[in-house]
Amino acid sequence: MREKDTKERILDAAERIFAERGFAGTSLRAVTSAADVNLAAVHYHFGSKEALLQEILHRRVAPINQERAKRLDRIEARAAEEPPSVEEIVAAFLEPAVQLGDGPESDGRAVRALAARIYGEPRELVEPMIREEFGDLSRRFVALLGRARPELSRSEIESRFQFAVGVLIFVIAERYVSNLTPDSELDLNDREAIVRRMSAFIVHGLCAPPADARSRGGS
Amino acid sequence: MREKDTKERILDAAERIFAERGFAGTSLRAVTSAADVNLAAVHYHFGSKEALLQEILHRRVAPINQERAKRLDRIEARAAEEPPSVEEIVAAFLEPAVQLGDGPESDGRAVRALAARIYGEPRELVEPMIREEFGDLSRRFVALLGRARPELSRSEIESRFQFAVGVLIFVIAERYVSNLTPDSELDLNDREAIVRRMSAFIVHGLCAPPADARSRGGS
DNA sequence: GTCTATAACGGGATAGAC
DNA sequence: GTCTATCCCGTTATAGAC
Repeated sequence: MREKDTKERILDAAERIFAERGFAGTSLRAVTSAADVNLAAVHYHFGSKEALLQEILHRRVAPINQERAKRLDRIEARAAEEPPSVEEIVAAFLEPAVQLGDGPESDGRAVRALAARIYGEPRELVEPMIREEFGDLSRRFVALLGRARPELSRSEIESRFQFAVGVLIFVIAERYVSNLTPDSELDLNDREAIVRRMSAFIVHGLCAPPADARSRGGS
Repeated sequence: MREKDTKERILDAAERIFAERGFAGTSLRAVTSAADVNLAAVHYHFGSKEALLQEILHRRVAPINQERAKRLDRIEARAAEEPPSVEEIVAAFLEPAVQLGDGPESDGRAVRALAARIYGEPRELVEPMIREEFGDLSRRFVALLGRARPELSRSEIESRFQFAVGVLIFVIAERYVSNLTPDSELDLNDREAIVRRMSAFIVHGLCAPPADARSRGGS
């Protein structure tokens, strides 16, 4: 097995340590010593700590968002004729996401923890990255959900989509609150089960009758 | 208006800065200079940065958990006769939470951001705090939800409760993903609306039919 | 209880040799 | 592309005067 090059070793180590300790809690020195490279290498290859984070995020998120986009293409194509199904939209949102970090060369758990942890970092650091990575897709999801549930205002659709994001992030982060059952039978190892459970919850949440006093048309 | 004492000024300033920058991203110097106290004062009054965080969290979370406990008392008392209502349980969970940080002497937005941010901090830092603050209550919520929805396994009830926590945390954090509508009409200023929306979503999610192949009795 | 001063250490970034 | 060495600044924590 050929040895990985410096840049990749930095990415792998940084991904893991950022996931464990957060952005501010991670020192480049910890990264470079774990990656067994020189401190200066990270500045040579990435320019700054912040740019390193951005590249780590993009490397892992891009593939799953491509898969989401492919599924949305298909759903949108059919949406011209019949309203799309909420189940299918939710599946397009969840299923690629739980595969985040899969692959032989990747510590899936670290990748997922990092992706979720991002949402806890300071706004000015991550808002541009999140917008960059997820902005277009989010708009497409909301548009499709609006077609699937025309009785909901645009604003309420957006809220519910954000709730779904909250569910997914929380699950991905494996930040279960206070381990209720010590040997909780459900961790992310059983992907299918967790997706089934999330999907049931989210689909039914999205299909709830409007919570607002009727203000149709939304926006 | 009498001036606040040193300890309280530290708590207020630290709360705000922890909320903005996270634990590792906050320096005690930033705190003490914002609070206009001496650096050494924080060690005198709290002992360490970590103990300061714990005290900040407890100061704000304790009142809302007392309110939750009171509501659970009432629901549990009636649960001997008839199964409790999911709506009521969810209300007991959500309504006190969105009041987090209310009160004249408190920057509600900062308090809520901090409470949510906690979940992104390193495990070893916050897991004891979360367990301490929320462990007992979580078990009571799950037990009541299990009585309200006996067709669900214990494990599935726990998952769904965690999903509800995810929704709440995400809303409280005001970390909406990629501001879909720039002038999103819904921020936390309209508490009643946000609770109505969360409640509709969560109640319907909790009431979804079992996602697992029937494995009754759970646990 | 509050201050100054300092210990003891770690941070990101960069210049310049190789 | 990779290294060493260093700049320059910030970190928590504590000792000890007042």
